[in-house]
Amino acid sequence: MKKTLETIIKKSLESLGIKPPPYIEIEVPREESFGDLSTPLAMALAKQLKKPPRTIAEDIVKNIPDEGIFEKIEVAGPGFINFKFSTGFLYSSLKSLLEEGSNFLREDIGKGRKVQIEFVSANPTGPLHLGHGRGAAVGNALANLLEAGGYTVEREYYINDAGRQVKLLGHSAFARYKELLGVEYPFPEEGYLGEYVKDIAKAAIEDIGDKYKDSDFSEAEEFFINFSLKMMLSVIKKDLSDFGIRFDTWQSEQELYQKGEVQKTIDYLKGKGLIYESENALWFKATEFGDEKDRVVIKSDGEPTYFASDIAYHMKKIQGGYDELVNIWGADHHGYIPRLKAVIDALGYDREKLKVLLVQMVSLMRGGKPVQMSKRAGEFVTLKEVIEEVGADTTKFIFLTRRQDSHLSFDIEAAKASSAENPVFYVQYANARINSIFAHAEEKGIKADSLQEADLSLLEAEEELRIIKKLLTYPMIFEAAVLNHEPHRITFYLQELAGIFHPYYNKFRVVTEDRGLTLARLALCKAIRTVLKEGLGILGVTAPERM
RNA sequence: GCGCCCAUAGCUCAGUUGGAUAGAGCGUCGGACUACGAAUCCGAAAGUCGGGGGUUCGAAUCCUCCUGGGCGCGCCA
Repeated sequence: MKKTLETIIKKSLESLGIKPPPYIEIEVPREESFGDLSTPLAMALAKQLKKPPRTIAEDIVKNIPDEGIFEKIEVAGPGFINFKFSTGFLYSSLKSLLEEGSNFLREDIGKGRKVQIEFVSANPTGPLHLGHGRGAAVGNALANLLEAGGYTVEREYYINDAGRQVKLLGHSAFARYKELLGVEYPFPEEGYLGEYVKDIAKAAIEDIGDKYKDSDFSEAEEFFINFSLKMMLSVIKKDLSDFGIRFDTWQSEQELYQKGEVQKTIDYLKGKGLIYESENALWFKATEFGDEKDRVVIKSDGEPTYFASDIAYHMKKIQGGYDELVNIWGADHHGYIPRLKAVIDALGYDREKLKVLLVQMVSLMRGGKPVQMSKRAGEFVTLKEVIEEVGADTTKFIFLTRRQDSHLSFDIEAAKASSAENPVFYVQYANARINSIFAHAEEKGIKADSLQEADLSLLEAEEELRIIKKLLTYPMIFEAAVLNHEPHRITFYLQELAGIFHPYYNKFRVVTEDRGLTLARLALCKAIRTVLKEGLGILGVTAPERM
């Protein structure tokens, strides 16, 4: 719908000798009386052409040939051009939608460009919590979205399996191990206090018995670190797969060290004179690339910082031949962006290649009251618990019903309610309802494959035309969602679509004695279902046949 | 102290890269099941878009200051 209009407007501009701007703004006007689509183009051109906007608008309208696409074209207000499509155009578009399915709804924006999306990447030192879940839902939906938009997408999880934190995890597990075996042993300072560490210790006993009962940590270190890591990773992978999230690649930080990539990258920057020594440490000249201060890569004790491996990691990413790199981070890491962008710059690449999407914090509520979480005491609500209590679909949907950069308050009680308080069900129910209409139609002897002969022009009711138009605006929403990397736009669209389908269902009967009308309405239902399924698929939310 | 993000109906949030008279859901109040699923529908009430100033044909949207909240500012990750 939008594309058709865009082409027509461009042609009109060209025939007027006006060079069409690269982006022609076309929107669905707020008021239905303003038409189906509208453009403020004439107002935007007014300054450049030094003519009143309404005159420009009139000229553009005059140059649009009558090909039966529009019922009405009007110049309104300060210079809007409002287009109302003919029913003929709507029916033939609906027919295309029915025939082409997803192909009609998607647009090849990416043209095969390669995008890597790195998300979740939680430290393997504990189970995923709700905040990770939000990142997972957003990253997954974005990946689906870009894939549908013609990009080649790789989903990556970066595992911070090197350094002090994993050592601390191993040490904590070792302490619990000793404790379970009845040996007195001091718990490491700032160690991990969660229950899951005891589970690791128990599993360790099952695996190796009391082999390290009387050992020092130094003797058992390698085993406990590796054992804990392995176990935490499998827990994380399980949680993610229960949440319906998959990854293509799992990049290990340790591996970057083992393969010498960290050293190589530091050497490379050294060669460029961007690393210097001071106070026995090695520093990266981040300030040369817009960061607030220079950053340490090798500490004075000779140990690399987390930043060091991150440099190597992003070097590797950027040399991986991607056209775009997306990192999805919790908003608490925002201070990290400038130094990473500085790295990209320093490595000689375009810093715009790296796009960091910040996902805001999630505050957990229960019945309107905040649930306190204390990471220090090892008490936090895990993603797993929430999924078990409210379900994966609902959890994902709620995460995708907000812009990612706005704070989210997640109320478990509200999420559990299987009522209209829960927008997922509203959308899923529309799909399930359509399925049962088809089941009913089949009982009456109307087969779905006879829909091709449906005469769509029988869809004359105002509500039906409104639904058709809504369906035809899906590609616009989709395009905007892809370009802005904002999956939540799909979520809102789906709620709106369900929001006009349900009233329609209540007011009109699809399956009646009138076979022609029945076929036409079934075809409309089928189109609605196609769009619902397409959208839910992008969100990573299921579309159950029955609920 | 410096930096980033946020502030829209009682609550949770949208607002289409600056567009027309600011929207939805929940909640509240009142209604609808002997025909395709009531996880639904119909109706009603509800706003100084945090505040001031600026940019322009036009601002919830951009700039600036202020207020309030979140987060970050380590040779931690």
